[in-house]
Amino acid sequence: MLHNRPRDLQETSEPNRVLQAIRQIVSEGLLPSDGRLPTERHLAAELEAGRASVRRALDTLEAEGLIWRKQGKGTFAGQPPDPTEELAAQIASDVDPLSAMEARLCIEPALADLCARRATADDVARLRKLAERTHDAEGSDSAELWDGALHRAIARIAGNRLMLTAFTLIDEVRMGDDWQEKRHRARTPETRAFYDAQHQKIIEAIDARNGPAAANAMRKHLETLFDNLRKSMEDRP
Amino acid sequence: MLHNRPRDLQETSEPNRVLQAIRQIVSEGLLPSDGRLPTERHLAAELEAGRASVRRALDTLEAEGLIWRKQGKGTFAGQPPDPTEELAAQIASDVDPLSAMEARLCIEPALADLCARRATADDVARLRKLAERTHDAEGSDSAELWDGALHRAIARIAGNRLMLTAFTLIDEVRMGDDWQEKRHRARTPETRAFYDAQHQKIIEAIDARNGPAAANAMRKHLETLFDNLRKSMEDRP
DNA sequence: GGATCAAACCAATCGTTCATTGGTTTGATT
DNA sequence: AATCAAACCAATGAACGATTGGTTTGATCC
Repeated sequence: MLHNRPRDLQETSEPNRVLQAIRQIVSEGLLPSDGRLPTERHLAAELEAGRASVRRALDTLEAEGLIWRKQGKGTFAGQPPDPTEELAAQIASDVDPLSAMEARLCIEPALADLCARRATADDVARLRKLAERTHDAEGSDSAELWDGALHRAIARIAGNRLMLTAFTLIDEVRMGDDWQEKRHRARTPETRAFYDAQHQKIIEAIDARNGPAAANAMRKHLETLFDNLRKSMEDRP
Repeated sequence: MLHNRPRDLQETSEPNRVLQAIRQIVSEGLLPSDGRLPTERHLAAELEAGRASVRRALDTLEAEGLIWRKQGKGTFAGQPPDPTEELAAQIASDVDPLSAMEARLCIEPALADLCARRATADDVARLRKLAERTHDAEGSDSAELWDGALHRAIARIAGNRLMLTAFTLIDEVRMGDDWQEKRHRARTPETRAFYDAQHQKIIEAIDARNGPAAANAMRKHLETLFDNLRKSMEDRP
């Protein structure tokens, strides 16, 4: 119990002690993959504090934007999920890979165009870093993730909320279903080198603030992806 | 049972008899407020037919777009609901008219392209009718509505669920906010004649199955809208 | 008196279970 | 060949209980 603890350990107030403890849990990577924190009751028992104290500490962390809470669900690290994801999950079931690719082919060149017109020097530097990570990635899985991050960054830099939502929609559908494995097969060492070169061209066009060129480079890149996906589906449908 | 029915009442085949009966149920207002039809098993018993016959009739009605079905849920009159509206309402607040217009300029030409590649003769006929209605509309309000219907029809004919969702998102945002009045001002008798001519060009390109031309015509049309909107905002911001 | 805690209750959510419903196959009947 | 009846599959929804954050109350300890 708190009251039995020696005086010299009680310099800092009770809420601060709990707050720092939880802050440490959040900042360190001690959480499950979904970012879920222990329940308030569990934290209280663990930290030998009352639930009210734990809640006050969580209030602070929530105000700082480090966690978010939802009644009946739990407490999670990071920011609350975007409502776009729910919509994506709902329509993901009746969208096939080819039509998702078709939609990308419509939207992403336009995003690259906008991106070229609005990117700052910092933005371009960030894109270069992401392309580098995609290039250096060890496994095919890892390359896939960095590639996704690159495309997402371009969409974000484009700076149009509606277009970003549309992109997120497609991206969520693309990530969360059963044809991951097909794309996986479509990514061989040769294609990866090809993709890297195409990424370079896209970023160069963006760096030159040449919107149409960026759109074209993106379109070619996606067409390559499209072709490879189709081939791998024909091989083993 | 069917087999006990007198010969002279059996002129029409069994599936047609069931189809007409169900069609009547749907077209009359005999359904609950949610548009739910009786279950297939119930209909089969009611119409003294087998479930397979009922299903064939429902297949026809579904192909005609009069009903939609969902496994585990039921059969309903009309078109399947679109969950996009909620998301649109959520993000509508932080989207300004110009960026919505920008998003249209990215997406709708692509939709026109797809539409040109997939439209049937019936589709084109429907588009012509809508353009005519837009032309003949009396008030500026009415013209606005028919114009929206035309653009929506093109998006639907394009036949890509994700792109349709993206379009619906923009459309909902466009409809449901405070700058309706600005667009209203931007629609004068002169501009209306201009818009009609542009609609014609779009539909002609679609009818000729010329995707790029349709995309171009749509892009020009939207740029005109864009310019007029900008002007009317400069006049009275 | 202020701070803390324990307990109890409310409300939202999730997992489970079970009935319902469309989707599909099979074999019998006419 | 067409139709039907039956059985099964898969997805959905309603109902229930357990869990979790949100809130209140009264006791306890400085």
